[in-house]
Amino acid sequence: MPRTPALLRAERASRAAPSVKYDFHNIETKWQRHWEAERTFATPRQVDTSREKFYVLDMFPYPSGIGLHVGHPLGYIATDIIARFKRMTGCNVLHPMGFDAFGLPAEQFAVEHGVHPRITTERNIANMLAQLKRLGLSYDWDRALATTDPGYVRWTQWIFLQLYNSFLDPATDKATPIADLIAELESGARYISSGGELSRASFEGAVDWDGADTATRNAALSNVRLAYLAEVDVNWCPGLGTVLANEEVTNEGRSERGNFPVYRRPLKQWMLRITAYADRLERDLADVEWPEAIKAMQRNWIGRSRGARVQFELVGFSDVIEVYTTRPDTLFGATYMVLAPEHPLVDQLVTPEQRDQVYQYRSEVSGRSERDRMVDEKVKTGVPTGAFARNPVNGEEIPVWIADYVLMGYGTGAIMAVPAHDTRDFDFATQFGLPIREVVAPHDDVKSDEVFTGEGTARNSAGNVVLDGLQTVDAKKAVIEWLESHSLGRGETQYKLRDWLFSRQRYWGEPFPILHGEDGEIRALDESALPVPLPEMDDFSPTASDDPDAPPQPPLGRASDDWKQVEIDGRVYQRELNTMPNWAGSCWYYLRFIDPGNEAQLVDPELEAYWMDGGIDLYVGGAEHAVLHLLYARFWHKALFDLGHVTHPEPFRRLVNQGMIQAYAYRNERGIVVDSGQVVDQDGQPATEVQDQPDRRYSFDGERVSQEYGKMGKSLKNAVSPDDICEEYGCDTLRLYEMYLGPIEQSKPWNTRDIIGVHRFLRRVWRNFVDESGEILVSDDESSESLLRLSHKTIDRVTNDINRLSFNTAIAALIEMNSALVSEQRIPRVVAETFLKLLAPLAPHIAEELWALIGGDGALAFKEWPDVDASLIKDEQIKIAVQVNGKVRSTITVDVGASGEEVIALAREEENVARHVEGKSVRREIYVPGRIVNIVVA
RNA sequence: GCGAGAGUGGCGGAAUUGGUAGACGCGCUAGAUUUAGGAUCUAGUAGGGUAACACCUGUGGGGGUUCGAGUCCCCCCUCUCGUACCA
Repeated sequence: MPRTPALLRAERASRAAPSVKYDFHNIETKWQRHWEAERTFATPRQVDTSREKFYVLDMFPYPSGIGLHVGHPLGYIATDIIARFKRMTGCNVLHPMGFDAFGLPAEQFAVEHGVHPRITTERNIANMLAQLKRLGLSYDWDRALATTDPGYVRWTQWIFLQLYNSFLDPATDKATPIADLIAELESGARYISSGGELSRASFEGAVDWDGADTATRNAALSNVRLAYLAEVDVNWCPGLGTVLANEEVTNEGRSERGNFPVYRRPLKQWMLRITAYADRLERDLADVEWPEAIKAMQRNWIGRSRGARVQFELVGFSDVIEVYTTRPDTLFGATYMVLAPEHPLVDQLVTPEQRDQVYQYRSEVSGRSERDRMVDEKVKTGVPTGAFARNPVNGEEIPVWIADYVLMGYGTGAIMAVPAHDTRDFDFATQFGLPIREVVAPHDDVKSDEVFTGEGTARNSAGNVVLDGLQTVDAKKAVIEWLESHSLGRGETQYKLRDWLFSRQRYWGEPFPILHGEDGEIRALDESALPVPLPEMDDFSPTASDDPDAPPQPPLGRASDDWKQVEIDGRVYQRELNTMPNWAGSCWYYLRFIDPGNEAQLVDPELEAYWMDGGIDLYVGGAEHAVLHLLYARFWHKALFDLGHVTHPEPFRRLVNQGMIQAYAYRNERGIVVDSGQVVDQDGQPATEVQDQPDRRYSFDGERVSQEYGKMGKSLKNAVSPDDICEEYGCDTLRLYEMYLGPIEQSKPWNTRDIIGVHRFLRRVWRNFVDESGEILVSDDESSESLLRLSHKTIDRVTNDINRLSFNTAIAALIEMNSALVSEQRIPRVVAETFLKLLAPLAPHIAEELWALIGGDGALAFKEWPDVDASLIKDEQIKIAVQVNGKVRSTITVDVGASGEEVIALAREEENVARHVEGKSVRREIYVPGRIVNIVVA
């Protein structure tokens, strides 16, 4: 009796307990030690550049003391699979990892425990390194770096100096050394206007360089430097004792970290002129393969809008009010104006009768937090100033109000209000009984109750310029032209993006390479003075308080004079006491990975040109950095590009955001989150084992708890440690499980219970290759045609799947192939080798071990990825729908390669069709060359 | 409001360009093995219907294009994320 697959399987299962089983612990430690000892995945500094490169990068982690949970490695596993796959396809792969090690938590921990942040940081890095290594990730650890390394800080400071010593030349739209500008100014070729804007053409209001004193010159240069010190309204967070960037403040007006209140306050701080790059940062988004959501967030944040500046003459004053509008075509519909309450003109133009009311309103508004203002958008507040302005297009006198719906921080802090075509103005006008005048008619005649804010045909435009009948686009052009020719305004592009506040009152950050002279002189250090080290101190704590008016006190102010004071050429300077934000280090780490040991240069230009050609090929990380790291890094990269230090204008060609791992969490009756690991159901089963059963009751320490669902992490106490999973199932299982969960970009639930599925797969793989007695079940016989066909179909599927990062389907393909192998007594060598190669990127340890056991040649990690034999994977038969007079009569199955005549002959045999086909001419028409084609009987 | 994405079994999810919907896994049901539990193996598992087939209905809802729609087009509903008085 022949042994059927089922019988064979039953036979195997019934034998005694296997003596040689899948011992993942030993296998995994063995190979991880081997890779480490052999430095298997180290990419040499010089590689054969005739080969294709692949730079695959993870967003490097902050080394926190808590350690990783299973959500963290999701992206790391994905990039590791790609890295391993690309090595096997013959690419030079750069796959580095490092640590973003400056920042608040290390400092806070240091303050609480009195340990130097350097020590806690090093400890945390060591812990995290061990956790990462346990996952069998094929990083080139030789290139590992921490942003806190003095050798790294040096180049972060160096880049800051590049920014400080550059300006954006409006003629070329490129960062250019400021020395070039100075040289040109000295030769009288150019001027800097008093407004700080640089122009070759317009000398209006210019400061004459020759006639200016040093302070004026420096101030003028400061107005164009990409890094500059300025007194601006900043986000001051007394609770943290530091200022924060706009991107670090929530829309509730609190700090992203710690949730302390943040106040707007004028302070003198270091700024980076990211606004100079607003246009390019937006435009170049078109050239990168990023998720649409992230691009949209960046576009939104940059907030480019096209419009016009318009001047309104104040009645009875010599001053003008300047407004910004995106709808200059509605100028005739402006029936009043609104200034932001804190607008500087308010004091001058307010009439004596209105003064009390205006000042009272002002103090009310400034006392109100941002949040209160957003309670109900429809309710608008404001008061008239008593002043009037003149509409430039028709000379009409319209009242000037102040209201808090106009923000000082955008545009000019003043608007012309067109209630007929702007919902906010409409709400305001309705509330205060101000006139509404329609000046744009919709294209269609549909009348709606809503304000018409769309584009249409201009009307009611009697005045100094006539727009009636023009479409919105043309009307805008006409108005701008008229305004410009009468010097009453000009077309302008506005951005929501503000310059980047770049200093922090912290200890654990990069010191600025900047000195302050007694007379207010700012002196940038020479490159040779880098790195500027952090001073040794005992007390690194920030000065926090509840008082919004408390002055910022950088911890470095308490450093000894040895550090604080620097003497150069007999003059004593004070060091800059602020430090850089932790974003600084992450802005360029991907460049340093290319050449981490270089002491002479940021990165070797030739190596940079090779590895950064077209940008980083794959960058994987969380979406939370959309308008922080990802925007800052692009800005630095563009500046470095302009200055010739990098060869491609965008750092990250392809970006993928991994989803979050979610899990159930439990809260007791007092609303306190309890540790999910300790929660049991009514039968005493651990909650982690019985999820998806909504009718269960859960308890913690005898107390009833309610179930909820959310992001895995510390705050919900539902973290699962990868160490535990590796211990119980092995890291190959963990890797497969995390990838098997679903698409990488999607958020998905963690269910410890489901892990067994992929673990069973690996055990079956093992048993297919290794007999219970330890015998290797691979034969040198030729493979059967069907097995060969299956293995090539699997190659095809897995290759495509990995290429499009669809790891879950790749695993499914391997599971299917493995199930087919069960029925083989011995797997033909050619099939066995193919299978292990396909498995290698996903579950590298078991694949490598089996490769060695079957006597495979060399290291599997660098074996050539198998090619598909296309002739083996074609369909053998296709279905054909036979259509008669436009209706499908039947479907027939024919062999691939059958001739048209054969197909028609077959069709004739089909009863349904035959009588229609008899005696008629038959036309063969193939609609879709897929698995089903049609023949049409005319 | 605006912007982006998503709705498929009890659950996670498959289905390159329109071509046998539900791959693969979990769970569940039955059986084998086992002192028992666990583990392992076998079969089944969208819903309705049937002794079993046949058959019918099915990818949030409603229309449309097509020989053929989860996939393409139009309208609507729901959910998630981001953003918010940006003139």
